[in-house]
Amino acid sequence: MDLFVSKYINKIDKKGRVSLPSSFRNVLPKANRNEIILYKSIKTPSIEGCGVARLKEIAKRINNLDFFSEDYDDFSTSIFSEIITTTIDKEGRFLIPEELKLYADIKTEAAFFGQGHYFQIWEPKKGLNNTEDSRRRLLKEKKSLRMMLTQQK
Amino acid sequence: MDLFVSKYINKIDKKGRVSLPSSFRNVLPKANRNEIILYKSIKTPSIEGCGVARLKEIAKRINNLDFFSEDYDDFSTSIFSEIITTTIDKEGRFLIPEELKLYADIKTEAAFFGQGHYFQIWEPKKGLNNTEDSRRRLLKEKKSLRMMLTQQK
DNA sequence: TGGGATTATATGGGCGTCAATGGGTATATG
DNA sequence: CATATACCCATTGACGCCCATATAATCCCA
Repeated sequence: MDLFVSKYINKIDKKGRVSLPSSFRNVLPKANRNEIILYKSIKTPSIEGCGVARLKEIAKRINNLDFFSEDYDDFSTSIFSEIITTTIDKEGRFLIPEELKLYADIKTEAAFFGQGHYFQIWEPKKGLNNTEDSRRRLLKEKKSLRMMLTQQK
Repeated sequence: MDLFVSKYINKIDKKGRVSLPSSFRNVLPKANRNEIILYKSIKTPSIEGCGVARLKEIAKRINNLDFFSEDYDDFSTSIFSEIITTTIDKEGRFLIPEELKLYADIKTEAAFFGQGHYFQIWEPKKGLNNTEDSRRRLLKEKKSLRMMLTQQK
């Protein structure tokens, strides 16, 4: 499977290391399986992460925004200047930069949420609450989650 | 037959393994016959499952949403982080994740219900009751529908 | 067509491997 | 030299892979 799916809660040890879930590691391209990209989520107090390839996709999407809009600057500043690359050790662990940990209020545990082509890292309780809220919003708006899941092409 | 049909009740062994019914296994594409995706049913206390091919469909559909919209985030959170992939061993068995077992109140036995393009996994008694209820609702509807159609003033 | 043989399915259990985690030590970098 | 981080090794528990058995289904041939 070449998508980030499911959720995992892993511990952060004394040295600040945390395991990237095995299934997430397998999504990373074999060439660059020892590094990931991290940045602050724009909309939520969480960290987003992905492999290098995803970065180009984001760049493209931002590029499609109106160049003179305020959004353009805001997005490109918020994203590109904040991106941090991190290396993954042989056991599959990495260090979450202090700044990002503060931003997401992460201390002793990190919750990893698959988001398809990328993933999010949350303080566990906040992450679970966020999932709840998302689902509630979708159901309330009667957006057809079911269709999304079961619809035939 | 490339549809999930009929119902089966299988045992969960000490290790938590349960056989995916043979006829269900045959519905899975030969390429990815060793893994399925599972997620909580939206409307019922049951688990829904299908092959991984569908997941890629979903990913594509979500990716077509406006990248910066709230829906994009809600869908990708509600779907990707809630989906669990699980591998099927050579004997055709798989593990039902603890969280899903709790959600569906499944302990020692799992009832599989074909639903066409996907299937449901129930705690046996609840599953059978659900079938009853469905049938009753359907008959009631039919009856009132017929009345409506044939009733003469 | 009957009966034995072969195959498939559901189920049980042993054991090696891997993932997550912990910690010691070398190395780097300011 | 002090702190941070990469590398190495160890531990534990979960899971995958393999082999075994029972029962059912199918087949095949006399």
